Amino acid sequence: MPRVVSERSDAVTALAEVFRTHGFEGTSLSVITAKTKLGKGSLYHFFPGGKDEMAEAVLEEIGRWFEDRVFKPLRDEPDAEAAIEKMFEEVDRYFRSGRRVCLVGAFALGQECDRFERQVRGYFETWVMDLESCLIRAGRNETLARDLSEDAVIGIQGALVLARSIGQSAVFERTLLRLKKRLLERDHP
Amino acid sequence: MPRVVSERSDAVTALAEVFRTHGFEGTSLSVITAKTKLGKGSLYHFFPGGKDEMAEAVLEEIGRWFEDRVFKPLRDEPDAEAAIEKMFEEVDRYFRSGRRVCLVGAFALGQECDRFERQVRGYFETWVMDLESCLIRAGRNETLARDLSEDAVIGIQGALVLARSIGQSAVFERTLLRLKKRLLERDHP
DNA sequence: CACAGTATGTACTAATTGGTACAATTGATC
DNA sequence: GATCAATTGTACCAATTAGTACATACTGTG
Repeated sequence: MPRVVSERSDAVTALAEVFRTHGFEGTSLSVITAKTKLGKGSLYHFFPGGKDEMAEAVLEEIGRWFEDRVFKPLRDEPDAEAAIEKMFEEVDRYFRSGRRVCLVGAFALGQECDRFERQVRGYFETWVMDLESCLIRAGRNETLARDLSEDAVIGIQGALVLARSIGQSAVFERTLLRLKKRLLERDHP
Repeated sequence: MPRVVSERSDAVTALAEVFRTHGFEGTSLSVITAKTKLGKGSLYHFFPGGKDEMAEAVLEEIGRWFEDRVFKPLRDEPDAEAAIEKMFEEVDRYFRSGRRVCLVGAFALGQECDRFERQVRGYFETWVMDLESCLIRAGRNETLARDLSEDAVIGIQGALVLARSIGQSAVFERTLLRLKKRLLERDHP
């Protein structure tokens, strides 16, 4: 009876979208099978650990994506300011101008924060640290760099909350611009 | 067999804490009865509409709390800067220095955003608007006031996300200070 | 084409879900 | 102390939950 043969990685991508729109607790297996077109057979074959393992796989994929497109450039790109510009571009595209939610942020606000503590903490800690190192590379003094990087990550997460609430992607775009300006402003202590 | 007679308002307070720690979807009736010490009888007597009505009541209570302690002072307090100081004090206390989550913010990131759209949108819109009017009253020009108020509410919400993730209330406190300074800075365009 | 292992749908649990019905108990008021 | 509405525990319901078992079908390798 099996019709199409899928791959685990496709499943992870689909699962990410499901978790993002329904939340962890709101994502029942029936929702998953409906949205991913995968039967229980495939699901438990790919993820014997059930929902927990699915969420872990999703978080891992998200972590890899940000590592490749955002964190690593922040650390390695010789032109520090270009890396920051790139970060904002990638963030804007990834979150679809605020119409898409940050799953890690959503997990952070729920009890998932405990269950997936390692991944959630890792995501935000490396983001702040890598941005900080980039700012130092761009010539900022250390304490200011720490403050600015924390402020930027906080701003992005907060903007996602507010953009969803007020329902305008304008809020998100406006905030990204404001944050970018603050990070790249060279003529200020 | 009923032992103690409770009031609806007590139930709402208990429910708020349950929703905050378990999320809307994660809050099952069994969790509610366990944490609130209220049987199904009382629960459905107070909230015939079930979980939805409970959440609405909680959101209403939160809205009232912020209206009284934060929004109204922002609008009415003659000393605009004092109102802003008070806002940060109340916010810090309410969110227990970042150890407590903003239920409205958490709802905003989930599908509850659609179900309770009115309340979620109302909470954030009035917060931003009232803070904006307060800043104008404090002498800021209109466009800057709009930007600053949006930035502050975003910063608070983002700080809650990050504080939970990294697990330090220090992040929250530091952010509140930074935001307050930004709002009260008089010597800048 | 045969074979192996990987996928997959179906049927089945046992437990939990939100919700209803109702009789019993409470506490304030007369 | 009788009365009555407000409150509450218990028993119950149908639906859904996560998860298991397994026989069957697909697919790449030889």
